[in-house]
Amino acid sequence: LPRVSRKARVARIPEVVVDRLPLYARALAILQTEGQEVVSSAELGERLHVTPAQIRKDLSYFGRFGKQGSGYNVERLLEQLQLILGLDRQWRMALVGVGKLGRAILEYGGFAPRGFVVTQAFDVDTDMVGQKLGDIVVRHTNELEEALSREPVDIGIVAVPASAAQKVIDALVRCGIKAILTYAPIPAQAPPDVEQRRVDPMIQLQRMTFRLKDLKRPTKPAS
Amino acid sequence: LPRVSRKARVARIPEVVVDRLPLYARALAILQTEGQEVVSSAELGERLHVTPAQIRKDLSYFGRFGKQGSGYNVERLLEQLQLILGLDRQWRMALVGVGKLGRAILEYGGFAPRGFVVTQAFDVDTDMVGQKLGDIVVRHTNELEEALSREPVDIGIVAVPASAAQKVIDALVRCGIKAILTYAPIPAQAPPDVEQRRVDPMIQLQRMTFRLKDLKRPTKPAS
DNA sequence: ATCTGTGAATTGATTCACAGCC
DNA sequence: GGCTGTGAATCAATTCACAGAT
Repeated sequence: LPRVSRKARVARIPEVVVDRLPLYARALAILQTEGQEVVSSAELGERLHVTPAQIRKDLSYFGRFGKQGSGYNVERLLEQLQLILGLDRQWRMALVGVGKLGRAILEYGGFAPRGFVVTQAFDVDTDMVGQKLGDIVVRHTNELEEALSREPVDIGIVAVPASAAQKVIDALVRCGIKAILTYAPIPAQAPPDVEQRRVDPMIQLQRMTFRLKDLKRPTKPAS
Repeated sequence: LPRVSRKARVARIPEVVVDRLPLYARALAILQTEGQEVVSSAELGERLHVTPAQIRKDLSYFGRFGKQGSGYNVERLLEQLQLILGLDRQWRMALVGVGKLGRAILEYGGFAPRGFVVTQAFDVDTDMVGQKLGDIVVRHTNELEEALSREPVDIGIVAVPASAAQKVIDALVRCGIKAILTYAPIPAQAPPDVEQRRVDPMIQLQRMTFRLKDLKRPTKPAS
């Protein structure tokens, strides 16, 4: 008799599916604060602009969380997703680059309550090195490898100018970091087992103007 | 004889293709500053972690920009992509939410040199209203519709708390805005012709922990 | 009556592979 | 010899549609 999960075949899970899971988790968290106990794939989908079938299929890769006739228990599904995503523990992060952007990240209060804690910060600017931001002291970037071997982290955050990003990421890779959140405009070279995710509002803006340009041509009438 | 572009069939362009164009443009801009004049799809692809065939096919939706035997002229291809993406003009943006995040966006120097200019800013905090940030004066959010009808913008930036995002986006939609860059964790309800792009580092982090959790289990040995 | 879970069908995206050109 | 541009082939993702559960 089977001890393992119902899902005997450990189907390879498509990347796009994993991309959507955090979104589902967020929506469920919101529903929970609103006091809703049960949600159907149709309702969840409407909120997220995702088809109900998509949601059901996505979830089916991981188990059977719903109940026919009613839908999904919000609290239970949220718990399951958090488990699947590994959000049931703390993740330590090292921030490299404590310029305006880096400080905004440090001061942003949204990471810690969700289990993502910046435990170390680095910069090359000697004016910043030694300063205390929150409760961590900024160290020089060339101490990064030593510092991380002493006190390892799970994730690196790269908030340095584009020209410096590759070197920083090389150093993080040497420290064995496998996940990097980078604000650099271009992905750096890195081994395939190192996952880089970029945050880049400019790319999003440029993506939107592709459609806008046909939509609202007449800012200046053609000459 | 044809006056129109070589590409007679105006093939529908897949969304994923448009997603990649800004990335190509960025890489080309970098190559240009490095003084490189010609680039092959293979080299570009290596830098961006995209296959050469993919790049060639993506570009082929818009024209024939390369030269057999050598590759693409960096400057020319960059110009073409900027034209395709509508980056050959200025785009005006209204920022809603001038908290820590909003101010970081305003102070961020990266938008303006690329043709994206914040021309108006709004907040509900009466302490912020009236303050001058850079060269724009913060107005109260309930003046948004009047202000935007007087002085329209192309893009809205939403940097308000999640709970306020829907109302703000409703107002932007009423003003005829068709493109919204939002820092809210969940897409808001909006008509299908309004494009919302989200910037959300938390979602990226949660995406990465999905793989990390299997990779580096032993932070705490199991009890 | 309602809504899930899921194979099958469909639609969409990527890669192959090669003709054509430099 | 090297590299583009592109139909054809392959691979992947989404949607359909319905059996089965409550």
